[in-house]
Amino acid sequence: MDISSEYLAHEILDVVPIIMRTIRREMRSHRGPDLSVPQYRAMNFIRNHPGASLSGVADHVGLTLPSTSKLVDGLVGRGLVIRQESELDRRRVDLKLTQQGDSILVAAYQHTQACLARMLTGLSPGDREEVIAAMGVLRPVFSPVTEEAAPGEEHE
Amino acid sequence: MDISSEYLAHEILDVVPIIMRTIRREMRSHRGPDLSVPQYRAMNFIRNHPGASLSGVADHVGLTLPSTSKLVDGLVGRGLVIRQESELDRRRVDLKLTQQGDSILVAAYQHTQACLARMLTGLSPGDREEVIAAMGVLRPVFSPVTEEAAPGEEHE
DNA sequence: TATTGTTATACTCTATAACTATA
DNA sequence: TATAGTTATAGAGTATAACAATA
Repeated sequence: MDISSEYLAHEILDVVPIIMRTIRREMRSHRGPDLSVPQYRAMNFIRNHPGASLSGVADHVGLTLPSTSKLVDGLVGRGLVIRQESELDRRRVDLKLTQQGDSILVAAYQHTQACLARMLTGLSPGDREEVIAAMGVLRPVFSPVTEEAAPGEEHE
Repeated sequence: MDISSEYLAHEILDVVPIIMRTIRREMRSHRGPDLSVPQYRAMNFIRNHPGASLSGVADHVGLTLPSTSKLVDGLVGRGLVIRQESELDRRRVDLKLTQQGDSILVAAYQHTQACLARMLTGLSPGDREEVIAAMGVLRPVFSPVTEEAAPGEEHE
């Protein structure tokens, strides 16, 4: 009764997207209607990399520099991000979240966690241990080596 | 040593998006560069609901009817989808994948499954059982009641 | 000369409004 | 009159090209 890697992959491909759909829906419901997905992703990156450059954000969200510049314009205009000239290299801009920007991300995360927790209330102690164990097994398999995890990682 | 629902939710929120990032990246790499995300999602829906109406696709991908009409135009123009007038109600259009459209989705799925399987080769028999068990626990928790699962479900 | 970022312009995507055809 | 879908027009978002400022 060996379990093949192919069957494992099949099960993961079956279940993970289903879970992700709930995560996305709940994140989205608290993102506010006026915040696009790329803007939300940019804010998450800035949250995990305070003082990030515009190029860093552009790389992460996968947009060109001009597009990212305009995207950040919108976030600055709404008071969610601070853009200030770097001290060391005056070509660069340092990006940080405002407290309001941070609050939006934290609230979205907490809302989603609470929603998932409610859905999981029916699980037995044995089921819970199984899930925790599996997450512990899968985390190192899929963790990118270059990046640290953080509360506001990718959800879109 | 009870495991709280909140902690469970936290672990899932930590690991599932990390796995999803790999799934998305691999799916995308075989989607072909000329197929947008909404088009890809529309094709998956049509694959799982052969003969679907335009309205059904629009509901699923979350676009308006006019936008979906144009989106399907592109898929029909590239020979990936067949659009034909319904026999029963001549206002409706029945949508189906062409064999080529189907092949693209199948290839993307198989490529992704193979990639994940390679990443999972290092897991011990015990780890594998743990993961399979956890997927079995989580599937009914997050499965939508109205929809059946299928090979080409959501990946974007 | 190379790098960081912005401005100018064009194109794609999506939405709202108006319309056609069928029920 | 209501419903399924298309066509017309307008507004976001994104890309490429050209530019300004700094290293």
